[in-house]
Amino acid sequence: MKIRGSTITDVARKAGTSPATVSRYFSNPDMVHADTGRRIEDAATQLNYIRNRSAAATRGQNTATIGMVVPTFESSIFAELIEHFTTDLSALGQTVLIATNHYDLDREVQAVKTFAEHGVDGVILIGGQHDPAITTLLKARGIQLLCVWNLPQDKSATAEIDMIGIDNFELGYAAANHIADLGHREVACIFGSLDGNDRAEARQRGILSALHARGINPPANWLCQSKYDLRMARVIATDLLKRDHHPSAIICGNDIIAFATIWAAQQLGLNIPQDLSVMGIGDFKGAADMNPPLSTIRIPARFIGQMAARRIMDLINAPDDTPPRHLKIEFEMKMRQSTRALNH
Amino acid sequence: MKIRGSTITDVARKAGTSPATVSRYFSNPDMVHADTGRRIEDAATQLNYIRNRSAAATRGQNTATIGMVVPTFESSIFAELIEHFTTDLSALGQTVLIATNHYDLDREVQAVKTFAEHGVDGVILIGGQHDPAITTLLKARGIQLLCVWNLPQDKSATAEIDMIGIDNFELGYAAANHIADLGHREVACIFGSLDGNDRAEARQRGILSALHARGINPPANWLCQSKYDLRMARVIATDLLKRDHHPSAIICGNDIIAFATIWAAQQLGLNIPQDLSVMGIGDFKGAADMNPPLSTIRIPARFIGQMAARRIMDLINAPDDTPPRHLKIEFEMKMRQSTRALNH
DNA sequence: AAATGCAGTGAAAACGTTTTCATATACGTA
DNA sequence: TACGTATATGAAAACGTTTTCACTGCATTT
Repeated sequence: MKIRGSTITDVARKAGTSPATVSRYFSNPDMVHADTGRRIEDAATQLNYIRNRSAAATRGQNTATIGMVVPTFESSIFAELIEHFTTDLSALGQTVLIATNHYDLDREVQAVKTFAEHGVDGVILIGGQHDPAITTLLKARGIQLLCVWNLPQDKSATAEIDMIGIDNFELGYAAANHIADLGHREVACIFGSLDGNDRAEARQRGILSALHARGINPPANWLCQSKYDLRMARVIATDLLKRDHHPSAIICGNDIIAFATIWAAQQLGLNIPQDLSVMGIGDFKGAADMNPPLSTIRIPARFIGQMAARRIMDLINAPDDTPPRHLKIEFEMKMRQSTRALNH
Repeated sequence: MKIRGSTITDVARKAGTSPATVSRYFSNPDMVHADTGRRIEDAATQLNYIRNRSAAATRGQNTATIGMVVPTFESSIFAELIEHFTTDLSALGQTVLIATNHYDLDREVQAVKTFAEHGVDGVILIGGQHDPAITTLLKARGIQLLCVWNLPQDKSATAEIDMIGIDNFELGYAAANHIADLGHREVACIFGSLDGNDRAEARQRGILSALHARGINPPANWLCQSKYDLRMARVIATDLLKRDHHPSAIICGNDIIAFATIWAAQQLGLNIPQDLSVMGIGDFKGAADMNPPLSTIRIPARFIGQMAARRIMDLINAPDDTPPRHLKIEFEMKMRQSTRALNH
């Protein structure tokens, strides 16, 4: 059974002031005289006063809460993002409501609805692909929306939505370009799975686009698709490498797949990078400590998380007519030892 | 600027009933006549009514929110736990407020305070080591507390706190026992770091206790300590294995360390498990897909998360005099290919 | 036939804040 | 001296619910 503690009125009485002033002190300390503030502070600590944010929300505008829905916690991809986003927001006195949707757009709608019931000031979603019901709902309530992680291919469709993220097409393009630069012509790809997220598709297009631009046209059976799963990727890579003629380089849709590919290759007695170059995308935790260290492209998840925390607060405090912004985050090539120039 | 939508009163008017009945319908549908319920439902959808949980909380008892503070998102250890805990709670209509404390007990206090301001019905913490201010605060407010992941060594100190978790001493004991059972006598250990968490210490005691019981007494320089970090563990393992005489088995405080140890060994040209048995603890994601698959002990994080979701709801709904319970979760030996019997 | 119990409902108070409006005081300026 | 202005504060209304209490019919029991 919940117990109600002392209220703002109790504090006011003890401090010899009015509830209004106490309220002002806690929401905006500069509005009250320093002496009064001190008295209030004393009274509050003596009474073990705890602010009642629910009550505040009934009358006031803000709840100091932000809702975030992520596809999953179980992949290291989003962990860094979540970590820094929540940490930075906590430091600003905000509280994060969180939900997982397992890449299911309907569950995302449900989560956002619940957030709305709790009166969140803002909502953070991953990626650009969402049920339109979400934007409708949030707009109707004046709740700020920020989509992070990647920018959409079709800018116009999301022109109304504030976004922070990387361009997956460019990411894929850069990865393939690097491999081509090293002189590889016999290139295979293992792409990430496309279901439920708009991210892998653009990456795949980027890779193929760069290869074609360099005149590299892998046979169809060198273009593989793998679910986002270590074991599956390993099977696919093994299968690919066991054929009588194997590529000199493999471009992987993400680091997990690259990881699996390297293991598969090593299992088959191949040396990386002497016998095979392997390129990842993402620079997930541990990529630098692999054997050999993975050549990949860093998605600055930490930076994105921090920028997202700052941006959502700006949106909440900004006037309503602030135009939506698409902030492109630059990636960084991390060329380590899993790729090397082809010696002719 | 937030926009206030239609209220319970609007819905009541449209449905031709009173606000009280609408309130009842949403919080406990069985209390209103089916016909009335239908009219309310219709009115609500027509008006795009969204419940105002803040307002509900001012008068009502529950907020349908649970606060959770985790040490970090960035390690795969807690990810599975968080994933299933939040998923299950969402399914029950609860919302999870989340915070990271980075293994810092003071930040944990701060997070719990904020949760209290938001009127959470329950709080979930990881481990048994917490600032007493937390229990004081929560008890004073009648907010339920549940600690998950591991059970404390000193049961009496936490007898008042509801807990769900594994016994780390037993975990360590079982790991070491397995190695001894395989006939290994030359055993080294790489323990996890102890700072900020009570979990690694018990595990270490368990390992040593089992070894001694089997008459195995490793030299002091075979008992290493590693921070929870892939790179660091790898350096330590390499150092250990480079000496002129190396152990036939290494017991690692967790799977990450085991992972690093295997890599270090392979780098040095050792075959696992022919030249060296490596034992992990945890069964983190990917342990089964390693090369070779890791022998370890599974901590059923998913199960713990699910049990935690169920238990915290029970605590919230239970009468106040419900005695605290310590629920021990059993672990599971996962003997794979990184260990093998010593051939004499 | 009277008494009892129960399901369903409404009126109104209560919850603990924020915010608006008004007021008092202090201070500089004409 | 009179006036305007800024600062600090209080009184009271407002926020959108839940909950208590009372009441009505109707079915069941005595």
